[in-house]
Amino acid sequence: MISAMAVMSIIFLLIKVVVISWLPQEGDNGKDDQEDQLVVDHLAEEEDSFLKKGPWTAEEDAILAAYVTSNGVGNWNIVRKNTGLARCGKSCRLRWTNHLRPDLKKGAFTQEEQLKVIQLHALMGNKWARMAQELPGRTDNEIKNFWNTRQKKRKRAGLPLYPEDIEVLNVDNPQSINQNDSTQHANDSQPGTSSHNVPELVFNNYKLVNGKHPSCVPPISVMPENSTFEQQDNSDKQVMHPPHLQIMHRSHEQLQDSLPNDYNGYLESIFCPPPKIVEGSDDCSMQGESSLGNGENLDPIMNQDTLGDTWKDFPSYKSLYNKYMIMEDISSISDRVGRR
DNA sequence: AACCGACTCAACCGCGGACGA
DNA sequence: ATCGTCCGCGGTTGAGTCGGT
Repeated sequence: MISAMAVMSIIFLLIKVVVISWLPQEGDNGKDDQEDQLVVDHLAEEEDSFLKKGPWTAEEDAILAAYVTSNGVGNWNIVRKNTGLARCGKSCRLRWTNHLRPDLKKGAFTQEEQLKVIQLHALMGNKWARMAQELPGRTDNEIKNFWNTRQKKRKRAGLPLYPEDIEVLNVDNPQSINQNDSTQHANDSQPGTSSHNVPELVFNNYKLVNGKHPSCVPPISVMPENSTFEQQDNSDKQVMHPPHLQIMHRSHEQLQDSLPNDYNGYLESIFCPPPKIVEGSDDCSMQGESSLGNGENLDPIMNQDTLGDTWKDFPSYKSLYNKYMIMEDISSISDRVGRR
């Protein structure tokens, strides 16, 4: 296979040399510029037809990987010339970045990754390459495929693209995010500025616990009247706390600067979400993790939707939970994006 | 077993931005 | 300022696979 390709390369080069030598030299008044251009175009076509398309073979992979490993990335057209690969530079770059890079993760997206993609899409729209920067080991292509598949599924199921109440995220444009049509994204109209339109709140203390599903949301009873969550139906404010309410005390010194004073109240206590909570436990993170499984390949939104009866007596908690789980991670992401 | 539709994923294509001549 | 080249991005396509009938 390799030798065949090498032979083809040599044949092509010979043809090229012959044709170039046939080209009129400077000062040759026998041919005009138009004819010259036709020959050049013909050469380009010849070259294109010589280039291989379609799936990469293991041999091609080996050649490309060896070359990039020793010479580094970049100059993809040079790669083709130096290796004899019958692939255009673009194809080489794509193959390397999407499949041969040593730092690539393989396999299905984890639950955390899926959640992150959803959050990032809510934040920045179809900016797959930017999203890939936030998901180490994942390529823009993978993320794009994941999202398109998810979008199709949810459309068919009649579900919104984003979790309910996600519009709270976009303070400047609160009604624009949760569209079923992904092309109508909140931030698509203002590319480049999207990352700065997300909430200013920074919930650094409430990042995913051990990279797992966020497990805590503030109890309504301590929600400040004028908080972001004020959009809640007022009737919800009188609901009873779930029996598994957990009171936890956490250091929130880092939050003091980024939150309004009236948030201090609810920062004092947070509780774990309803699903499968072991009553009396004081380890919130373990509960969140156990309730959703570890490493299960589930759509986090579908999964939440199917938590079912555990939420039914506490609708406002579910709503808050959805808001909170989106907010806490996006805030950290937007923080980083904003610094770029 | 055969067929068919849904799904996944790798790869291609076209476009636009960056950059140097 | 213009042009050509290279590179990266996002959209799209098509082959292969899977699951249901």
